[in-house]
Amino acid sequence: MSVQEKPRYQQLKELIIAQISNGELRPRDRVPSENELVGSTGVSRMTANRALRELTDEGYVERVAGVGTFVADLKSASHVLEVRNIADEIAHRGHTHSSVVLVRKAVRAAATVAKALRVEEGEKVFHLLIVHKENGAPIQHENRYVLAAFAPHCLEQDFTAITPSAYLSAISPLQEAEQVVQAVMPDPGVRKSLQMQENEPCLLVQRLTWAEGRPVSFARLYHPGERFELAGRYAPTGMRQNKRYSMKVSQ
Amino acid sequence: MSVQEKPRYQQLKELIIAQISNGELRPRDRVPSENELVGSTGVSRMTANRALRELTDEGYVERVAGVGTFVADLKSASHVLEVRNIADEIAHRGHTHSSVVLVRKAVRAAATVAKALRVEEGEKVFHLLIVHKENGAPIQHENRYVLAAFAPHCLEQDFTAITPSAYLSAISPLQEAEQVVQAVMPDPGVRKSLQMQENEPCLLVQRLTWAEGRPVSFARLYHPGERFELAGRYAPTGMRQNKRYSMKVSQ
DNA sequence: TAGTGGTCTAGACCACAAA
DNA sequence: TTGTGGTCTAGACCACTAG
Repeated sequence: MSVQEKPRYQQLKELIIAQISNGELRPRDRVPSENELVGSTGVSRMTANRALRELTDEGYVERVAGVGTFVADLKSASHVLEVRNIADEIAHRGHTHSSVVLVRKAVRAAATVAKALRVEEGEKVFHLLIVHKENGAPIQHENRYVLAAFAPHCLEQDFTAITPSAYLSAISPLQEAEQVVQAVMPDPGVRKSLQMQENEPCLLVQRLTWAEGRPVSFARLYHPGERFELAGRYAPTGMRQNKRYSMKVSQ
Repeated sequence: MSVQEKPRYQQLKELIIAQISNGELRPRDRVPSENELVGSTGVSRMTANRALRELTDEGYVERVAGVGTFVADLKSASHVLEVRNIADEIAHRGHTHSSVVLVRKAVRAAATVAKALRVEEGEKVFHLLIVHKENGAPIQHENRYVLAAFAPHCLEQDFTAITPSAYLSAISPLQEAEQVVQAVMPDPGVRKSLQMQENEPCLLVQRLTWAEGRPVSFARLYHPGERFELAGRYAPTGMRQNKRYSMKVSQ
């Protein structure tokens, strides 16, 4: 391999991606087998295997042992959004994050919270109510419940220094989450704390966070419709990791 | 390898993931090198390499040639949403998709459209205005502009049979997209076509679709706040592909 | 210089599917 | 039976980093 040349498996991948892209290879078409690639390109089988395996991981092709490799049905475009930790997002924009902790106390889970967290009513939970600000302007109203059994030291944290989301990640790194995004009208309390106009809608993110196989936290995150938007960029996971995400504030 | 045993590289991956998960390995900790894994587990170096390389792809570790492998900084939880083709989503729920095409004509790009598509004002574009229904109830108001040069036969399509999104994917399989989600109040026209109440907000998805390296379509997708939500589940790309996504309609 | 990751090879054995 | 993908090995060469 001469100087500065791309790896062979990468060249193979790009060759096949190009053929898919320009229509030479259509969905469900057969892609050359590993042995055929060995014969036609002179690479070893392990190298051909790596190229095809990575194309599989990236969704370009599908492989069936004993049968062959085929161009994947290009699933009708699906577009991705990523919701990140609010403080990170603000920092990433070079702005200043600050927050006001309105509520931080232990309570017994009411019916709705217990149902969301899938515990018995009356289970001990911590209730947090925090308003996050970007350069002083309120941008997120966080209403969160945390399973006390999961984060016993939760109330001792300084949530103006670390967001609950970051704190929970620190406790248990490998989390899962379910979330729902909706457009809603805020109730008066939310509207007031976000300094919103009458008749201005909220972008509401409801998130259930899982750790160690069970729900550990439920949060309702309200964002002012006028000042907040959720943005994402999606590319079909090409040769490079070419996904970028961002959350933006208009103005 | 006896019957039904997992591949060695997979066992290695799960071993290391477990150590990260339970705190034995903390972010920035050094992970055993390939040669150390060869010595301690008896696998070949290629097998150790595959395990560590896949852990890198999945974001668990970071590798620096000449230095070593280290547990990745677990980025404060980022949660993913995927927006799919509306017709697919409805079909996936077992419901019936139908649509009404209100506008389907060629126009000259006005200033805002030209700017979004990054073409000159006056460029020929196709304007589509379609209301999508789920079991007869309006669920999406699609206001789309398509670059005529990209999809010359666009106006000949029957968009009650194939959505514009699916049609564009069919023309050019490898697309990219940028999109922004907001909560907004609909203007009277949108409110009427979605049969919404006064004072009900919309979830607005604005999407710019790229193909062949340039923007080819710009769409504003309005959804009624009361009947529509965007849902997603995120798991840290574990051993299996364990991402699932869905879009749901409340009620 | 010794250790690291990045790549590549030329074999090998296996389970599986199709003819 | 032949070909497929799935895995694994035991070497190898390279560029890079650190002591």
